[in-house]
Amino acid sequence: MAKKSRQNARKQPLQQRSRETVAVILEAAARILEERGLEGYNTNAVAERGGVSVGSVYQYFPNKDALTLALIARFEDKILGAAQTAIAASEGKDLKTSLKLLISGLLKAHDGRAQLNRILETEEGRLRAASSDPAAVLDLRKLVGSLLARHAHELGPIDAAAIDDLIVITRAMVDDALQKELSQAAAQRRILRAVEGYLRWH
Amino acid sequence: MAKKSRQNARKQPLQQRSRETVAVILEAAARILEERGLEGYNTNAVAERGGVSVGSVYQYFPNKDALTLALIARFEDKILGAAQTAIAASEGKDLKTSLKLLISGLLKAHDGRAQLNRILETEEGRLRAASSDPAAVLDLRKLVGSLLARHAHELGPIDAAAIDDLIVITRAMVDDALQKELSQAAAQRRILRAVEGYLRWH
Amino acid sequence: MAKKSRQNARKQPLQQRSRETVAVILEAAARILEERGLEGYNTNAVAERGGVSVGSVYQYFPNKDALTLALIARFEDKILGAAQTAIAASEGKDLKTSLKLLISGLLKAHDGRAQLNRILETEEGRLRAASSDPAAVLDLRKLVGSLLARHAHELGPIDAAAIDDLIVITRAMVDDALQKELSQAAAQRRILRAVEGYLRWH
Amino acid sequence: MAKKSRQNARKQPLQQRSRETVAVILEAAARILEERGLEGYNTNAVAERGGVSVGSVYQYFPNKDALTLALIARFEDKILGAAQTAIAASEGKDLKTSLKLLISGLLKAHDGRAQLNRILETEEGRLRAASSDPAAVLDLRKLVGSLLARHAHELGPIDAAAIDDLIVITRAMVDDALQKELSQAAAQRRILRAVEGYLRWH
DNA sequence: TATGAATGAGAATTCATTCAT
DNA sequence: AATGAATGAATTCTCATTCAT
Repeated sequence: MAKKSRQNARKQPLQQRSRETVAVILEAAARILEERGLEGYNTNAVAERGGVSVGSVYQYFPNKDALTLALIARFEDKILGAAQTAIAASEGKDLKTSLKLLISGLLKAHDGRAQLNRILETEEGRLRAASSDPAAVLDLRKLVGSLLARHAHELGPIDAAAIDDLIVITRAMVDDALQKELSQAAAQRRILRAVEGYLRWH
Repeated sequence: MAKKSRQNARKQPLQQRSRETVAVILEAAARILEERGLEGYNTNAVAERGGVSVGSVYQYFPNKDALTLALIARFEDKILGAAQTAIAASEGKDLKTSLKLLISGLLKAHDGRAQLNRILETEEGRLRAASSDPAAVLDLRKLVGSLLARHAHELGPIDAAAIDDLIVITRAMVDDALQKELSQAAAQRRILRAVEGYLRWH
Repeated sequence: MAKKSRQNARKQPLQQRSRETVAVILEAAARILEERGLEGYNTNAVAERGGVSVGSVYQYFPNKDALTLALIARFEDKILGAAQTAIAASEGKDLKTSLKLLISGLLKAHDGRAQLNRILETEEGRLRAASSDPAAVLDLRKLVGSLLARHAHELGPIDAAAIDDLIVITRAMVDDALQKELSQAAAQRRILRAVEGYLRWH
Repeated sequence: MAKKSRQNARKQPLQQRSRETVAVILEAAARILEERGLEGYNTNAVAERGGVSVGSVYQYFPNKDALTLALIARFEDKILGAAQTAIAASEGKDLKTSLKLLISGLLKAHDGRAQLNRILETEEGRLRAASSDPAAVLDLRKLVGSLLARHAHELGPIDAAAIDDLIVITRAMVDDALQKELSQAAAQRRILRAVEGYLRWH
């Protein structure tokens, strides 16, 4: 899974206890962000919610942004993992089936945390500017590329730009579907239509 | 710009001046948001940038959110206007041409303020929650619906959900294109492909 | 009096009220520093002591160091003023009398705020590093140089290094005298001995 | 100075290690203070720099001030040692030579740690207030007194106040010389002039 | 003894908003 | 209406110190 540069970690959690604390903090941060949005998201609230002291937050994250970045990394790992699993599972399947698997995997990976993920995507832009992290989009691109390559005979050549477009479209539609609380089935149908349409049209 | 005709000699100057102040404040807010992002966006900075006092900002906007909301409204008006113009101009044209006109209109309406629009779209979500404003998406839906209705014979029935999807897709791709600083032509081509694909694919 | 570069002032106090607030803040800062030393010196305490809000402190000083720097500037102006007065008054007097005047002027300028001045001198070192202010020592050097020049015939040539030494010696002895709460007379006698000794020895 | 004699064969190895740890901590504290000044000086940093845990620091020093005080004691011992050596070596020499020896000894004792010594002198004031330690100045006074007593015939009676003044002057000039990075020779010449001047002037 | 994770009071700073002028 | 000084709650972050292991 995407190795995240640890430039942002103040201290590697070496011991068992530390690792647990880090997990607790991350989960608390996620919940605060979900429940109160960006405005209600502050380190004191996170600490309190996690049942630890502010000091502990700063023991593992040099500042608030680093905490957010860690949340983003966790989220991206999850998305990437879902994509990877779906693509592995679609080995040998036809294009439509493969896309269905991928879309439903992504939907599930987002599910239950629609609000959170939206916020993280928003923050990503601002935070990537400062950090030098290459971003997980690169990996996602590669994964989608490899999936499509399997069907090159029926799709013709796929350029990098098209893959980017597909990612952008899917991301936006997944977010929208979750926000509108569409059923998995409905969401999948609509996203599939957009993706297939994009791919098969010319 | 246009000299306003002076009937109402008495009050006109005052109201005139008020309107100008509001415009100045809005533009200052827009610039601050563009240049410094959400974190650098605060009423004191807006006032200073606009060359007015904070007090004046609060004279016209009850609070910061109201100011942001006014900015959003201004932005939506612009988008809506562009859509309206494009749709009027595409009267009698074929579908592809009509879509091209619409897309290029939207791209132009966004251009030069990519960063700003991004932020406003993000803030919209948060602010709509509180406010009861029905949002301009409704109007955009209607406009797009009327455009597509003209081509119902070749497209078959278009449901509301599809229109929503098209709006979501276009919005996301326009933002992405501006962020990546794609040329108008390239952006248009890719968005058109997505939109036409969506519409024509079963 | 030494014009201080205003790079550090966040806002020029234009109105009467502002100027008063600035004065109040500076005096509060001075008192806190005197009473509680560097460790008890914090912006909240200063604000409270001055009967203003923390916000007001930051309205006029971009940060705590700037406040301290302003205090240092005020202190240096006082010292410089005392030196200037003493030197003007010693016009035409003999060397011993002139030195007495200068020393007693400096002692008086320090008096009542021994603790404060010591702290400010300490902080000066740290703060000068960051700021680019040329420091008032320069001016003090010039003043002392002009005093000594009047007596060049009996003293022989005075180099810049000697003036620096005299300043260092005097400063240290004044601080020491105040700390030990020596009488003005005793302090003056001892400092005079050191200064005259330095000057007349070889 | 005061070295506690410990014969207790049993515990020796342990005590040996303890003494080493204390030394390591003190040296780490010194380095932090030198490199980062008072603001960068904190127990966690000291522990890390010394390669021990914070817990260990608190094992040997009840609190931060005690650590600083130990550093001050170490510094004073060094100064006192240098003075002692110089005075012993000047046995039978003339006054000027004796003073030269003393001054150069003090300069050497300070050298390389100018910044550190400055800070320690500053902190001394604050910390003496709380602690009841009689301070090493007393010893220094005695040493200097014994040196001068040897030359009573040419100097006349020397009172305690004069000795204090000499110490104050020398201390200030040594600090200044190190800060300005004067050469040993230049520093010595200037300090000698001040000291001799003070002594020989009436 | 040693370790280092955890604590939390405390300090600096910001900024939406008010209100006397 | 406009001004801008003043407010102070809220937020980020630090660091001396403790204590379970």
